[in-house]
Amino acid sequence: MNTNHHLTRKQQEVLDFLISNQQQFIQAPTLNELCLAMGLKSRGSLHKHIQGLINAGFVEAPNRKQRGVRLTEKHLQNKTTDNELIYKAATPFIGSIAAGEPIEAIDNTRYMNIPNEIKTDNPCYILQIKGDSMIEIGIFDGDWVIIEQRSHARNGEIVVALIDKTDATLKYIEQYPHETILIPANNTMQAMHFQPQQVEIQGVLVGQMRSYK
Amino acid sequence: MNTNHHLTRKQQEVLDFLISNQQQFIQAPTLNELCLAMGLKSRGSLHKHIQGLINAGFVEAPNRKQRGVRLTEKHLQNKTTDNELIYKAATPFIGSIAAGEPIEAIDNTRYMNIPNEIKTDNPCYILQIKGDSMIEIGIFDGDWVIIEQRSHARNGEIVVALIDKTDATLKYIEQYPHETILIPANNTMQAMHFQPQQVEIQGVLVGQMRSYK
DNA sequence: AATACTTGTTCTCCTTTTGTTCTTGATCTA
DNA sequence: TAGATCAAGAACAAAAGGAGAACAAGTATT
Repeated sequence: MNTNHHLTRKQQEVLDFLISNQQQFIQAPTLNELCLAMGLKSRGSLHKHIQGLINAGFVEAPNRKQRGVRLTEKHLQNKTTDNELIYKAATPFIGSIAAGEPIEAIDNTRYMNIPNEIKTDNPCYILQIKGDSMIEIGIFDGDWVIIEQRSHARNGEIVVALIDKTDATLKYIEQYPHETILIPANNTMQAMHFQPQQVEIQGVLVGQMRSYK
Repeated sequence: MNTNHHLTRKQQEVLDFLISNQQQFIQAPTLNELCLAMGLKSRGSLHKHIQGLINAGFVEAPNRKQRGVRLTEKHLQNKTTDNELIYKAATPFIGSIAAGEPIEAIDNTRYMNIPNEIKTDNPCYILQIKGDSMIEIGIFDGDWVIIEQRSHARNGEIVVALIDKTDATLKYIEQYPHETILIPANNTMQAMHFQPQQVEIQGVLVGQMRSYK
């Protein structure tokens, strides 16, 4: 076991992912599960990186016996720098949402690793925004939003609302006994009024991301 | 390894850059990344300087492997910094930035795990925004921005600019032979004109995040 | 017990990235 | 002038990484 062995970038990334997500996995993840969570398509490719971590002593060698990728004690050394907990929870990227259209689900679900700062401890998912209906609060076309999965919300919260079981949209919500109002953050658009039973809450906005690449 | 080996001016400059910026590099930088961060265009040229540092014993010899430029322990002789070798797969959160104020460094650096979608493959760091100078492109007070570490930018890019070595700000940049203009995205604010040598580029905007918690 | 599926493992083929070397030309210096 | 330093870019071999096929041992299902 070469102590001066340096991990490649991908090996380091896999190791970090394992360390940060060990709480997420009830059992040690299989190669397939890891592929899915990390966005890889080939089990064989991932295996090469795991093999590198085994050689470096960070991962137990399964030897065809036990299933799943298990960290050894050594990974604690790797943690030298960050005494804080880095919880890199993989959050599913569901699809895109536009005013007046149902959520287009992404065919094969991807996962993103987002920081705790822009999510909650409850289950969250990610949508990509199409349209400008929330432009005044800084949510632009193409932005990603992080949604906490919930079926109820308080007045004034920003929610993903499913209207008549067909159209999904991101809006401010106001709920009264006899009507539910969905309010855009764009003064060129109108608030929409519905019967309470027409509107189903699918989650509440907790975070937002944008790429300038 | 010749200890009396004297470094050329450029070699010393590269070494200083590596030492003072090692915390910015999550993983040991490749030659290309170093070129980008230092404003060089030729990997081959940089390689010669790195070779000099390898001969002088300041940098590990990669020996054809692709493992990036790593400092040896010897560089500690060169400078006495409170050093801890920080290599981690997270993006450092440096501090906050406001129009007209220097970057307030966070005392104990935190790290965030951000998705690849809102960063680049080059070294990045995170700042928190104070103020409304970029409000029209959806960057609000309190938002986090992801900055790719670079010292050069193209006209029209959004950069972290250090003015007169004291004030840091996030603005559009326009560079001309005799002046550098920093332009806010807020029509209640004015563009600022400087001598080129007054303005030092510290990075380029590549991503943004916001919490609604 | 027989069958189908999963999982770790190995393999080949492919693309991109990276370290390295060389050549050319510019700039600075003794 | 000659020598050193440096930038830029072309070219190349090796490394890194990814996709997918194939296989054997283990597990699940019938």
